[in-house]
Amino acid sequence: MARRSDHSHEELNALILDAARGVLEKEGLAGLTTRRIGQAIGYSPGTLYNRFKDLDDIVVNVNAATLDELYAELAAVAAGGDAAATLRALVARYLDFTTRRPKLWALLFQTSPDAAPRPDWYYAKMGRLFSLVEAALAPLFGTGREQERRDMARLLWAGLHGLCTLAAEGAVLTWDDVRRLSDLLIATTIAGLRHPVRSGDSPSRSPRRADTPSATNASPTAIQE
Amino acid sequence: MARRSDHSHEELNALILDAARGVLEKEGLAGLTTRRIGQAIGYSPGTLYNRFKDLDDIVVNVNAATLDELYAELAAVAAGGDAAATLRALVARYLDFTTRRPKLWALLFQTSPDAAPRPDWYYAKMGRLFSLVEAALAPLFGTGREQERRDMARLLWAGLHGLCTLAAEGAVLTWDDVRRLSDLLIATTIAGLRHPVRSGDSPSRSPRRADTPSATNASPTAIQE
DNA sequence: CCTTGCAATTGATCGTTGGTCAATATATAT
DNA sequence: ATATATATTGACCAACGATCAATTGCAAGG
Repeated sequence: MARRSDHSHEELNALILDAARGVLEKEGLAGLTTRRIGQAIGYSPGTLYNRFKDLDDIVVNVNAATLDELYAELAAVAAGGDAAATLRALVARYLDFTTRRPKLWALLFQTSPDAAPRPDWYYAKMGRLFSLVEAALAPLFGTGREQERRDMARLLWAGLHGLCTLAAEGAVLTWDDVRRLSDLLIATTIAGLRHPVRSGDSPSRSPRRADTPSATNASPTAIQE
Repeated sequence: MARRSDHSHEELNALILDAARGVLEKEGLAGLTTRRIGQAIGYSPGTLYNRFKDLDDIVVNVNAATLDELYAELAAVAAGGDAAATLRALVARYLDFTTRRPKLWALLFQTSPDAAPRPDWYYAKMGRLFSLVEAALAPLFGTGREQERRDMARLLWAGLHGLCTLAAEGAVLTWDDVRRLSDLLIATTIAGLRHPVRSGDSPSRSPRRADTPSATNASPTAIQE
């Protein structure tokens, strides 16, 4: 039995979260059990419920630490005057983070839609990341265009996020694809910003029509026989 | 005890997958149990393992059906000569699908990174969706630019995917944001395509510097005391 | 130093899960 | 009718999250 005064509340919180992080990095969410955490820190499983509401509460707090770490790394990227260079640096840092902490990064977005909503401060931590992209975009927008800048920041973030989740998903995109496409994302976005489309613009002068979509692949038998 | 000849293999497969779909749509992945499915179709839980390897195999096959349904809906979108209009129609159809089948759509992307890899035909079904976007982009690209077109299709898809997952995530983006930003995504991408950035372009003529990021929010206490 | 009272910790316990498998029931072939 | 093959069952196992009465350890009061 662990002595009562071995650790303060904060120390025990940190112990639990660190142990959870270790388990998650090694075995992923499936391997995260109360018994496993308790064993790692020399406490009984029941003790966890003394400090956290339930297992999901532990996950939320691990995610919070991950978000803090990610924010600190991205905020450290020097924001020069060149928006494109700053954006590329932010993306590179982000991708570096996903490869250095793949399991913890993935855990950030493994919430099911029927899960209980996260606390407000959690969403605040997520939203804080947008502000970094907004700041990087500042040179491209004059005053009075804060809404546009905000939208473009969220668009860039969503694009990068989509690329990474598709790569993490499996065989649809490789991480090399992500690196190449994220460069393309920045270039295309900045180019598009400089030449906004006025409504009524004709689409294209090319007379070529789309090939018929290659949807003739034989549908695989979805169920084993 | 259900009679042995009440249903053929295919019928039983369909029964199981339909029951699983029903449970998933009502209660999400957390409510999907072998006992629940078995009860819904009048079979014992053990019978499920006669037709599917395990519960994840059932999820994979439900996802396969979802991908087929999504593909059929998107393929039905008329591909006119106007790339922007076609893209907007595809996006509208996709967003409509996410609101009509939120749980099933979310299930497509709830795979954890340590999960067993899906079978090849599953990834093929995912990749097939890209071809629709590629076809819509055809008017914007001449011949000999298939790689660029392919990249741009994946970029657009990733952008939309990122927007939707962020909206499904919780309070970071609303679905109204997604509708507005997906329009912006298409407009900016097409505008960027028409005016590609040559390496060496100067970023911007605006002398404004980025505001210092608003990172002064007090960090909330992550752990209850 | 002893006692009292509070708080931290425990681990047995509950209900539930995914998955297995010998036993049983059923359909088909001879 | 008998035999063979197969579909189905449900008891069973290990493991899970969570609960809570019982136990232990600590610090303060006398």
